Amino acid sequence: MPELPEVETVVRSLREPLVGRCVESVWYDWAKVVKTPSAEQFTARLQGQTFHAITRRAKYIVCQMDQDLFAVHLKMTGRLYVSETDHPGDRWVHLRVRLDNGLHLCFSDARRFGRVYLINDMYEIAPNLGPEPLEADFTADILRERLNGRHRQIKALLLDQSFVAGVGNIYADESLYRAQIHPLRAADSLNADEIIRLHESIRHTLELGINHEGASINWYRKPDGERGESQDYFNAYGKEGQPCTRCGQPIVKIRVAQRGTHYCPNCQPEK
DNA sequence: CCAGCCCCCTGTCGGC
DNA sequence: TGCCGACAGGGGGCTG
Repeated sequence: MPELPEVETVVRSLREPLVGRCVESVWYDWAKVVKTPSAEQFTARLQGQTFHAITRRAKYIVCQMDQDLFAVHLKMTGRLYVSETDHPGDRWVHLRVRLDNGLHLCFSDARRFGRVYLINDMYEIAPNLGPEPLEADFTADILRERLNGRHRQIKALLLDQSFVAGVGNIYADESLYRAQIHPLRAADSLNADEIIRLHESIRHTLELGINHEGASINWYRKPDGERGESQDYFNAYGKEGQPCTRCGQPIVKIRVAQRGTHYCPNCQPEK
């Protein structure tokens, strides 16, 4: 569900309601929602800490507290939002943090893949994250260096968070479509021009996603409950059988790295 | 290093 | 209408 643009949208909307607030208490109905430390320790330690900053690293939401980092990964169907009531009418809320102004930070997740963490450093839970694709230091040269010697399918590599952080299934397809690169191409077979195009495309599609406040295909909603609009601007993802916006040929769907993969066989040639 | 599978879970949708 | 398999935006782990 949420990829970099959706997580970034959540982070931006949570800053105003959370920064400066103190945790009064923590409620959960399913201990496994807390990945580390134990749910009991998590609750005890988080209580009394104040939110100082809300940031994003890869697809993690990272809250800087007094002593710890409070991190959240939404995985496929997770949602994180502030509610004015402790009964938001959401049957999938598994963790609630009561704030000192009476509001609640709710973590909701239908599929229960999402997790929360209380740590000192992101390295504890994600030691091998790749570069942030929207940072200035993610240059085309860096991308070329990282592709060098990698023989994996380029789509599988884009999904690998140790290669580049934050790209998921949707934006991988959209990036390869825009760069006109077939998803099954070997990563080390891209020529200099294709690498420059891919670099520009990754950044462009992610920034566009953020500007449209994320994509709401199914579960994702902005913290205010509204749908993002990024999905209205997709060219490949979910467009199977529909005419390519560039050439008119039907978009094809295949499976790559066990994920549905959409591309234009005419604009993204196999070789 | 890499492809392929399984698993963690639940909801939705299309086919029969 | 009802059942059933396939599939879903993520990621960790194992095998060969």
